[in-house]
Amino acid sequence: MCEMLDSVVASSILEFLLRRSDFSTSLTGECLIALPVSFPLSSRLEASLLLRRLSADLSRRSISLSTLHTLEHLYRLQRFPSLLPAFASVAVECTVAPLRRRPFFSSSSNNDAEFFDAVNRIWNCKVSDIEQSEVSELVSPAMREARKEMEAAVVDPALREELVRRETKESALEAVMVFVEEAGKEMGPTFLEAAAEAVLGWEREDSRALSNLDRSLRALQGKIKTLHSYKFQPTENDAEMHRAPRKMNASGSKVLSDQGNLLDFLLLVYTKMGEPLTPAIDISDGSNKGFKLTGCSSRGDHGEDGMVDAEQDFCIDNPTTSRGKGGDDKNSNDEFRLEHSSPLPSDANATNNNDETDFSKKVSLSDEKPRCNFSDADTTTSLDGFKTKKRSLMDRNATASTYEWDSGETEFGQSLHRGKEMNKLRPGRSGEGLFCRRRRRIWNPHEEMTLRNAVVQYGAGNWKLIKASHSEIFSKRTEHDLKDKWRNMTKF
DNA sequence: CTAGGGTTAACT
DNA sequence: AGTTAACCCTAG
Repeated sequence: MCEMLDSVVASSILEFLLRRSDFSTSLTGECLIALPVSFPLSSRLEASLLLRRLSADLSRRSISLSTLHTLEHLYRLQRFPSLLPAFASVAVECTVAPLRRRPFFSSSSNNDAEFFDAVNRIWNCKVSDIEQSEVSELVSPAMREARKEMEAAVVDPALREELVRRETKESALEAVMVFVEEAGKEMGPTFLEAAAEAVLGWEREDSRALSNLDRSLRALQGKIKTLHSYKFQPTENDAEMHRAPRKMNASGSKVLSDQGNLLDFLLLVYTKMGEPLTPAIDISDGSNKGFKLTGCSSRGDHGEDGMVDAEQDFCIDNPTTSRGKGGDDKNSNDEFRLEHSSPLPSDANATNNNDETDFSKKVSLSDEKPRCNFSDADTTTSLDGFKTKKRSLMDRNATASTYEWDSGETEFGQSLHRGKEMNKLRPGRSGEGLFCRRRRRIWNPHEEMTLRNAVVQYGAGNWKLIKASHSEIFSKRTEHDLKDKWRNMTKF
């Protein structure tokens, strides 16, 4: 009972977070992992996830096949009438986009080939599949019109030229934006908002009431970070650690239960609503609008596809580990504990350059072999002193890049290789430091999982974007590292 | 900025 | 000695 209630409460919170664009996507993703949401997700929560993904596409001004896919899944979950124009618009843009590309050494015939391929995949295969599925109405009259035009463009270069000039991307962005707004309305208020109105008589316009709710939720988000620290504590059993637990442990529950305001409020809601919600909330149709709350379960139906999709976005699958044993792994665990051991990690900028130093003070890394050729005492020697050592014939050439330093210990000297600018760009090196190879850091499961999800969300190749959108988690990784890691993860 | 090839260290 | 993950360099 209590567990079920936890799950319902967690779902309500998540739904609220997802529907509020002012809560960060990454943190909301963390919440999904940390909160005891039971799977399969409710269709409502799943729809909120997909809507959030569309919002992310909009904010990046990105229209891609993933957008189209998201729209289709959403429609399978809920028959939003306002989705149809967006679907058609996005399908057109996905088809026309290859024509606009002007790659370095690509002729227009390459673009044409990609266009033909897109027409085949989207308008031939995809649309046919949809027509034969239970969501055949997704192929609207507008879609049929567009299909004719796309097929005509395959044999008509002039029409292709015209399509390139048409602002299909703008239209698609606009259509998706309209849909996201409409969908928000069609889905009605989130459970928390509705419950607030119903139980406490809060008006949504009552800014004080809502800002209280906001404050509680923001505090909760902070606590969620702490929750993560509990979750990813290394355990004696390595396999145990790699299995991201879906249920929070006792400490986690305590953290949540400390969120008195919000949880008291939610409990009050559930206590008062042992039976279906009062008519003040439209609960008549749980699959579409409002909520159906019987007992403690507000879970609705779910589409299987959609669930898979939602998991891709905020995957909590078992992370695979590239290297599960040996000294390196221990090292990685220790580092991981550092990253999550402080109650509320400060922001990435504040911790980037110094936490490793702090770490070596706080946590004994006894089996970490020092790879720097100088002792600790050497690291405090003057520039001149350093240079003398560097020139030893026994030392390797600086350009061979064989020195590896623990960052934070190289506060001296100048780069013999590339200058400090380059080092500044590299996490885990000090800005003023000598050029040196960074200390080898084994990827921890959390990083791997984040990368996997980010690639699903943003696509492989958008390393800068991925790094930027998970700047805290990847604070010690360069875009390069992300690319290399992905290459390793996808080998064979 | 990214892809892809090269280098190095840490393993088996 | 061989293999591999992590790191580095550089062309486009």
